[in-house]
Amino acid sequence: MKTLKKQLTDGIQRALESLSYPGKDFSLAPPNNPDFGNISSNIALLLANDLKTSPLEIANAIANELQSAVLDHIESITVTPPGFINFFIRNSFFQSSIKSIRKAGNSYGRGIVGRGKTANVEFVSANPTGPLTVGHGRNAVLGDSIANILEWNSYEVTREYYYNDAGRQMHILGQSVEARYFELCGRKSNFPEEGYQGEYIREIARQILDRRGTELGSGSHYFKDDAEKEIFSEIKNSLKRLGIHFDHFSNEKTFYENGAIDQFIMELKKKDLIYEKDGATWFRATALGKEKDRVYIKTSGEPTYRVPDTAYHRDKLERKFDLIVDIFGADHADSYPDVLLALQAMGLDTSPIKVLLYQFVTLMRDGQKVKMSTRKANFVTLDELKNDLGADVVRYFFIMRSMNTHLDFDLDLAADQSDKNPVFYLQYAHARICNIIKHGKEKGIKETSSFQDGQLTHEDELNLIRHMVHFPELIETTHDTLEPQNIANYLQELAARFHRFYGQCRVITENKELSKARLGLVSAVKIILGNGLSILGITAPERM
RNA sequence: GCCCCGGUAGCUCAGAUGGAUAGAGCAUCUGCCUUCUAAGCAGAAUGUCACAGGUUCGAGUCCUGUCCGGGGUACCA
Repeated sequence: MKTLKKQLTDGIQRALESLSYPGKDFSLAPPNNPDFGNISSNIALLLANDLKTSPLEIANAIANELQSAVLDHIESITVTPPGFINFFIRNSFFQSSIKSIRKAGNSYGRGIVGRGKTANVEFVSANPTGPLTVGHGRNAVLGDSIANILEWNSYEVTREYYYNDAGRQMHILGQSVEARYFELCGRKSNFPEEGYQGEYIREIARQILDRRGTELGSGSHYFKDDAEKEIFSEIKNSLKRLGIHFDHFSNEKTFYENGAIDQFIMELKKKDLIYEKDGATWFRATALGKEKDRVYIKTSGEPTYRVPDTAYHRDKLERKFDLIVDIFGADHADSYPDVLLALQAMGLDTSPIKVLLYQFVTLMRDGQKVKMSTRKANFVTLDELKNDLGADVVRYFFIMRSMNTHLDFDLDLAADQSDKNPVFYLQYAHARICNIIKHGKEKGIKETSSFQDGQLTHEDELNLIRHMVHFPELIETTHDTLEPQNIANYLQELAARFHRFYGQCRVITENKELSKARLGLVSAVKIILGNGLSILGITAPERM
């Protein structure tokens, strides 16, 4: 399809030249209405103004030029008001694509824009203060799918998790565990005002008690360190259950220890972008066009999160990735620009960094919004969600809609309606195909690469193929948008066309040749479904 | 006040770079399983695409303003 489009683009450009029309950036897209062919172009409409001629006239002139050119796979060219040029593609083009899809197999659709390039996708990045919640789930699934999309475009991808292990949150975590430990020991305890109240804190304290006895003193580093270790290992398990793994972990402590933070603050100081006021250290963002200066080091002596984050992003830039993707919740919307600003002030090129913000997930339970807070232990964990709904459903729910919109996750509904979940619609198509292939085998009709693709002439067959051939372009566009729901939408449409075909056309029949051709067709659909689902991280079952 | 995201069918949401009659699922109604999986298919019904201007041959899509909802605007991350 891509080469065909390229051919048409070139053809139109040549026509423009020979007619001495000016060049224009025109579109070449499939129209909704089949009466307008398989691809149509708006070129004439775009030229009308410049040429002061009616678009229909221009369209006819271009179409005339094209008629005399040699264009492969084009059956006919028409012009329709207000001035579209429509191309009708021969069935043979679509029919023959089946064999190329089958030949490419599980690499059908792979793009090459990222060939030889590296990408870093940072996601989840939850601090190890408690179990992952639903909000982290959206982040995790988005990030993993986006990493997959980049891999499908030939990038070498590093999946990275960054966490703060030196800040206030971790300090409070340690204090919370300590208090619970003292309680268990029957010693006097003092639970911090903003401590983490979850039951998991008690369990960690109990483990520490078992492992290290009752004699730990106040302020022992074990409270924080053991808790961090334990919680982190739980986080990794939760992610694993959703099929998510990481290649690299970074933490803020590193940047304190290796001097990176002192280093960059020094650099900014030299540029007069750091100053002291009210006992705090400030970043002079206003000098760089921002509205407010930002605190870098609090009066307490602790740096704000911006500081290690900036060092961390500098580190990522210095690792020379061609593309750096950050997946952040909407609450970061106001903070990452400061990080970028500081990096630019240091003379770094931040253009490889692409920040993706997703809106919050609102959980609905019993028709009520569930307010969540890790600290108050009032949350639904990702594990609970996964256990109730299964990994496939959880993943699909998080990517089926745009990250720009709030996600209302109705827990009761999701559980009740799990039969009717759209993810099953896709998986069912895949399972159906597997069953057809199996059935064919039993009837002695094997799936083979030699079949007469010209047998595939039914309207529902062609309609299915017409959608199939767009898959490679989809992978490419999704590389630009980085919106996994584009893939989910595409697959829904593919499954719909398959199910319709299934209702209209019987695959295994007495007609051997037709059966073989249709087996070829459905196996190609299976390939695309499988490839698409794997990008979304969802299984493609053989049976349901 | 300022910044970000959203406002599309009764509900939840899709609408690839502006394109030719605005889509799906759920919910409602009508058909279809002695035939490869009915977790499916076919059909019916449902809309001032928040509102008002503007740009354009053409706007759900781009620009401006207004209204509504969510989030941010910390010496919390």
